[in-house]
Amino acid sequence: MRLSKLPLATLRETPAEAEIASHRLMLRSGMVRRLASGLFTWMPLGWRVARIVERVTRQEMERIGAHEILMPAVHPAELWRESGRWEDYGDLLLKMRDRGEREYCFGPTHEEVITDIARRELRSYRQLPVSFFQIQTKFRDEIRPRFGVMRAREFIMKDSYSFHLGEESLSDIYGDYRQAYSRVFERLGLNYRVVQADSGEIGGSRSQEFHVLADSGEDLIVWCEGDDFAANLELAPALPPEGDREAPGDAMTEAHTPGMRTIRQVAEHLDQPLENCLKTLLVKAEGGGVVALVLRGDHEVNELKATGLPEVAKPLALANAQEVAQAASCPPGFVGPVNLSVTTYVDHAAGHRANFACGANRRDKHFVNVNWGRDLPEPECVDLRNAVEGDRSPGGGGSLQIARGIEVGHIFQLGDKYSRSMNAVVLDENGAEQHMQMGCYGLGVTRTVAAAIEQNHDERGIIWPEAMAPFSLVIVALNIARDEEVRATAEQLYAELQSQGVEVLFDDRDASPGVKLADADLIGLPHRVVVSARGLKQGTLEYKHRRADDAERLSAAEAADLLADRARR
RNA sequence: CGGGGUAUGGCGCAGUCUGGUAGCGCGUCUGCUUUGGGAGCAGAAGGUCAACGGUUCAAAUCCGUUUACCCCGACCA
Repeated sequence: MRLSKLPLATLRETPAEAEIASHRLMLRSGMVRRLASGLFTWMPLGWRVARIVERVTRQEMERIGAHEILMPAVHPAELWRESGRWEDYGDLLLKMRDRGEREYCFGPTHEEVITDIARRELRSYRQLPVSFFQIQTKFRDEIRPRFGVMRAREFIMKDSYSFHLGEESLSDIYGDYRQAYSRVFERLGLNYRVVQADSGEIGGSRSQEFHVLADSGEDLIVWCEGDDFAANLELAPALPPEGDREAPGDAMTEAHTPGMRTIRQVAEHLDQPLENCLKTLLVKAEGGGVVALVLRGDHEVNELKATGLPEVAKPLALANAQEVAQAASCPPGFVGPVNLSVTTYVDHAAGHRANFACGANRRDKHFVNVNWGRDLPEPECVDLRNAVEGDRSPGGGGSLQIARGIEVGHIFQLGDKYSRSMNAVVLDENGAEQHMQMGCYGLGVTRTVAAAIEQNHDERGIIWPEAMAPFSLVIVALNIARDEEVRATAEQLYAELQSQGVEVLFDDRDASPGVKLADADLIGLPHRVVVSARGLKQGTLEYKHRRADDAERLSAAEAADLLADRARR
């Protein structure tokens, strides 16, 4: 591709709307343009990358025997009413009417449509297992689209659905998908992790997420190098501390802590380490009242774990000031487990503390030197907190690491949730009707493009992994308009590399060297070769990998073959 | 949906408080010069100042209404 023929507008300045690196760089390098909130046009350069992700994904789907189909983007309301999700899916579902006032939605996902296909087409267990996939535009009316294409309302997703007689078959195919997804991200050259995940609203028994590691990721993921444990933070168990609790020391006394409402203020004021100050959160209970959750001051409550406890209301909500006053007869900030007459759950780590500080259930007062079993009853300990870096791994292989990740794939064992609500059955070998087991598997194509940039960039621009780059090599011809030798050499190199199967971007624009070099860094192709009068005098071209600090000189005569070897993919 | 902010040429911004001929940088076009890290000079095109309504001799500027977009939060296969 000749850059002079590509209507590419790179921006020197970043549009004001862009916050994170991938969004900024995608706008600056001309990969995408925004149409409206959460809606983007994919320009030639960006679309080439999206197509690469599609291609790799399609190949891996075909390798595990999934069949590609294309379902409608617009779905009739009846189907969604049948599954119950016309209401349950909420405002994320974009609803519309046609001229006949019939109701439709723009598909945010396709369980309903595929289950309808399956119940019509599949009659016998002999046709199972079978799996279908499509690569298609989805629309979810997100409350707050952000981060460019990372959380757009309209986006491209590869979604797959599998159908089975029996859970064993589902489990087998689920394993195939897990491998196929791993291969996709492996081939794309991304640093990723597969983690246990919450199956959430969609239901089902088992699910895993694929995360591309990046500091800007919205999710926290936890894993251990020494074993195969890996999970989304919301699911990661926090094990009880090892060893015996310290022995009680001095008697419990009351301390004056005027106006200290945060645990940090209290710890500082009492000159205690944060982990020795226990915080007591009062949260709303199912059907009124409150429940107390006690954690170490340096630990965070885990919503999924907390709402899993009996009595605790879902979603997790802190009690208001009035409810706090009623339960503990003090303002928020001074609540403690001593003589507290509501149901109290204590996190394992908090239950392991001795001689700790906590709220005294009186305004401006905290207790110090408090001990379980002495000043208050032995606690009922449960796992309540988010795991933290360095915790023991549940897999037993060492300590946990934590990193931020961007969710680019999610695979589920759905079971019979949809086949039951929509009555999708086949006849088994005894001629009896059975609800099919289902799996569903999503991979965010456009989000993967953004995640790749998020993981691979520097202050100058994008650094594409070899496999994802829109072109693998750029020829930067300096002063091409004035120097015949440069033009001839560059043209010849361009032709040779193309004939050797390299995807080449040829910067043949009549622009200044600074502009061309800056654009090359911004666009971020892995291989760059500079053709200049200066080099040609010595019979050399200059080669540089986007990740390398320094350039190397290649003999002009041998350059084409050498570069073709490096850049062919 | 709650809170905060913004809207002026393709992009980034000033001008608004204190009403009086709409400006700067980048980009674009033409010409000449220049050419290894976003060149120089000369010239040019391009804006109903988000929309609607009001006040005024006069509104980008003051008042009102609306819309769009962004940020934080809640939300989120």
